[in-house]
Amino acid sequence: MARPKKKVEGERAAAILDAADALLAEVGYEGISARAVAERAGVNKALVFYYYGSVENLFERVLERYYTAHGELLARALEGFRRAPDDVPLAERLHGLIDVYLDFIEHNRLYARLVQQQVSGGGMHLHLVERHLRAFYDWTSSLLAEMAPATGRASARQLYLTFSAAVINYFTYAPLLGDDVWEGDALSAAALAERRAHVHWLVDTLLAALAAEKPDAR
Amino acid sequence: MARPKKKVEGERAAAILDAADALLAEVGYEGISARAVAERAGVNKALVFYYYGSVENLFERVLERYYTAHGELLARALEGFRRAPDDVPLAERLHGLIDVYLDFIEHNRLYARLVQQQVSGGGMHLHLVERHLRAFYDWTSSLLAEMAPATGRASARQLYLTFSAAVINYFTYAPLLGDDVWEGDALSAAALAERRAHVHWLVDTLLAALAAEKPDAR
DNA sequence: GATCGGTTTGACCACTCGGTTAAAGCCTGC
DNA sequence: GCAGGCTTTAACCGAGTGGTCAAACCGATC
Repeated sequence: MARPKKKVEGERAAAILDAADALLAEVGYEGISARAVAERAGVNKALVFYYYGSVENLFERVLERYYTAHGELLARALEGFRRAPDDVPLAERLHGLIDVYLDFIEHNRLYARLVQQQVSGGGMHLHLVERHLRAFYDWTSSLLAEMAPATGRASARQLYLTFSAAVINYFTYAPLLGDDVWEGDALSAAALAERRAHVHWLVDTLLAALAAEKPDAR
Repeated sequence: MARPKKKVEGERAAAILDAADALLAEVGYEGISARAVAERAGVNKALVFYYYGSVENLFERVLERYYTAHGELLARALEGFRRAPDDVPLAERLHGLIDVYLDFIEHNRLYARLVQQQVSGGGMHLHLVERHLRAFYDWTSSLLAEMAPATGRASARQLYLTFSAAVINYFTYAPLLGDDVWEGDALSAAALAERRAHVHWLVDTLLAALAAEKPDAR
């Protein structure tokens, strides 16, 4: 159990992971070559393969780090509801989940691009994406199922897609509309606050509509 | 003006463009190499450069073909409203635009992936994407401006993003949720019909909410 | 001091990439 | 037939890729 074996355990490995993350953010999926990552991390190229086996695997580790972080935040939020005095209303729970989602993306700006890239790029790491997307879906739709039917125009599955699209698509599309549309940066604090308010308004409006048409159930 | 110069004018050029399109659909942006395109088109690799100058330019032509097709459909729809008896209600016009959008994506399944790829991939053709996205935004938001304020939680710009996200994101995310969620393929006729109904319901619901809170304007 | 195992290194490999080029093919007008 | 101009071809290029490997390094144990 010799702990202070060398410098710090896995220092180089972590540097490589961080370099890959940073490069991904700057140059995108294309620009993440073993050489570029190694140079960025100040490390020999062979170390990338020594620690991660392949560039693909390295990339997958970066992805997974984001996914597990996101998943843990959501799980913690759900756990909070469960421990609460047992009657947190559905709307409040949904708002909570959405705030967690928005907070996470705002603090990890790369995340939205990374996920969208994988989903739309026909990337080879789709199994990872599928697994996490499915988990998020299960959590959210189990909430929505309390009010929404399983199928039809206002079903839980449709609502889930619309809500998550409303959150994540903003970060990839809004910046492209141009600064004049947002009177400045689409990712400025003011613009982000407006989007957050919009999504919450969206949830409230749709839930109200659901409640109104619930009696006739369709 | 010698027309029947050789076989068919631009036959090879068209074959290359189509091959690039097909490869893009199957393998994604990564898999579109000059060699692969040429082989797919049954053509010498040098011809790719003879006709298109560079692989980048070839890719841009594919993108542009989709964008102009989409743009023309939208423009035609808008033109139709303008010629109509002068009082097509806003909701109906919005539903019309959305149907055009959905029809186009359903008949050009690659389109959604292609656009999302460019937007999120930090691709080098962002200027193309920006130009068209901006045009679509201007058209849609000019309609929405009749009912929605320019800023705030229910502003035209926010609604535009939410509507377009609801349309386009379905095609990239829904298939990942798994066949059991959709009782079959998420892109089957039945599933697509449910999504279409959902989006129209979404529009109606939000417009109704807008109308209800219009008096106090915020 | 010798040894041993995990770590680090630079040199090297086969391969693919986008792109070029000079020559050949081929069709048309004379 | 021949001249001239698009079109098509095979061969080639330099650069960059992911990945390997044997040797060197280096800290800990005996």
